[in-house]
Amino acid sequence: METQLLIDYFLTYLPFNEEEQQLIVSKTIIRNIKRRQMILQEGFVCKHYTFVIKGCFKMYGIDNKGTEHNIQFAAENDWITDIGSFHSSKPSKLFLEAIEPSVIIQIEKNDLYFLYLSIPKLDRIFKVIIENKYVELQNHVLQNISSTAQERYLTFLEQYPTLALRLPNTQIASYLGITPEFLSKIRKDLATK
Amino acid sequence: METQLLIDYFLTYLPFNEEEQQLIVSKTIIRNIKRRQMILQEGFVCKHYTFVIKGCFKMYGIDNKGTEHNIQFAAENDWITDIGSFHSSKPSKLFLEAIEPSVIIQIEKNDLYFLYLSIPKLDRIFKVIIENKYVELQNHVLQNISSTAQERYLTFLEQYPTLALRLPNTQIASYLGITPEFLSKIRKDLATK
DNA sequence: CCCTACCCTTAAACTATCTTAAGGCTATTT
DNA sequence: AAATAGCCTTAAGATAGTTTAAGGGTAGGG
Repeated sequence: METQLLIDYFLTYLPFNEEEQQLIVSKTIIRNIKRRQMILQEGFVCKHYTFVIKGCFKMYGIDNKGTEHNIQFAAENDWITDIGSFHSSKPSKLFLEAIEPSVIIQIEKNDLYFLYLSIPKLDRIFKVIIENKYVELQNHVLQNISSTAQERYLTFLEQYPTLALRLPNTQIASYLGITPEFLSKIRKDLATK
Repeated sequence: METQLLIDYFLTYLPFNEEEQQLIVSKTIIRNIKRRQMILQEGFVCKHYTFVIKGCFKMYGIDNKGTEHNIQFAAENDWITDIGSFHSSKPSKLFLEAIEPSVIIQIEKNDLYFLYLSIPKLDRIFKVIIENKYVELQNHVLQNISSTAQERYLTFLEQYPTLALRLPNTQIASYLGITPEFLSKIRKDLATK
């Protein structure tokens, strides 16, 4: 059963007894998501923490010209959620959309809060998870303000090699903050070098 | 005593009894930091979580041309730490430097880990602190890839009005990912509009 | 299995931002 | 109080990245 994959994931952090595992499983929802299906849209409150079992998602915002800007991808064994909207219950400004047919496990806010109270070590695990995501994001910010588009692209390939193969270049360009046309030029320059 | 300010800060999240407060206080170090003094340099391991009581700090990286790039500021009641280096004990790629004469409270890694074990609700508090910082950083990333320099500057003024008054424009430019000369032009354009 | 929608590339003209250089102003340090 | 280092501005020339337009290739959904 897919839920076991989430338990296995938690077990890589800390041990959980049978009862605790049961409790976690009882609060999870498994969903199959089609390609291009959205699990969060701008203007709606983000109701779930989402764990990716299979497939791949993008998180993006849309600017006033209608252009999408990816700020995050999430594939197998990763979390994706608009944390701000989730905790504040305010409408999100972001979209969460499947890039591939996917399977996810979701936990609702009330259930997650209940789990935090029932199993305090989950506080610690999610603290560590978010610390790791924070470090990743901080590197991304530094890259964005200090490197050229070509350098950012090369770093992306190095840092997310499998993702780079799965994703269309348009999506990578959006993540790097450049146009697909310019990414195409960068790739040509790198190839002919 | 300055340490009380840290306790007060924790108390805004959750209650702590006398004994718990004593324990926290016993693990803190108070330091006075001069303007331009560094509390972390590239190549060194980040040994402390740092809480700002008074003053202001910048976190930055230096690129291969020798240019500084600010990725974060921290003023009163804010935390500043290279979380990645702190937890992994690997050398940092970042600098932490006082922009004003400052007073800080620091907690060493072993002491913080001890506090997490002794007072589990600290796990929860730091989870929330980092979630909030994560949201802030995520907005910053979205801004960086989707807005012009002028838009980013206006957003910065709106979002950090007091910081904007305290900081020299060179530091703001570095945070926005542009040159001071170009920020000067933006300010002129806005003024003559 | 075909059709449509998406994806990738190229290139030319345009725009945002950087670089360099120089002058004056302000605030710390000695 | 003088000296020095940092800060802010202006402007001209250079470069990185965008826009528009157009053609061909590929894949997934009906």
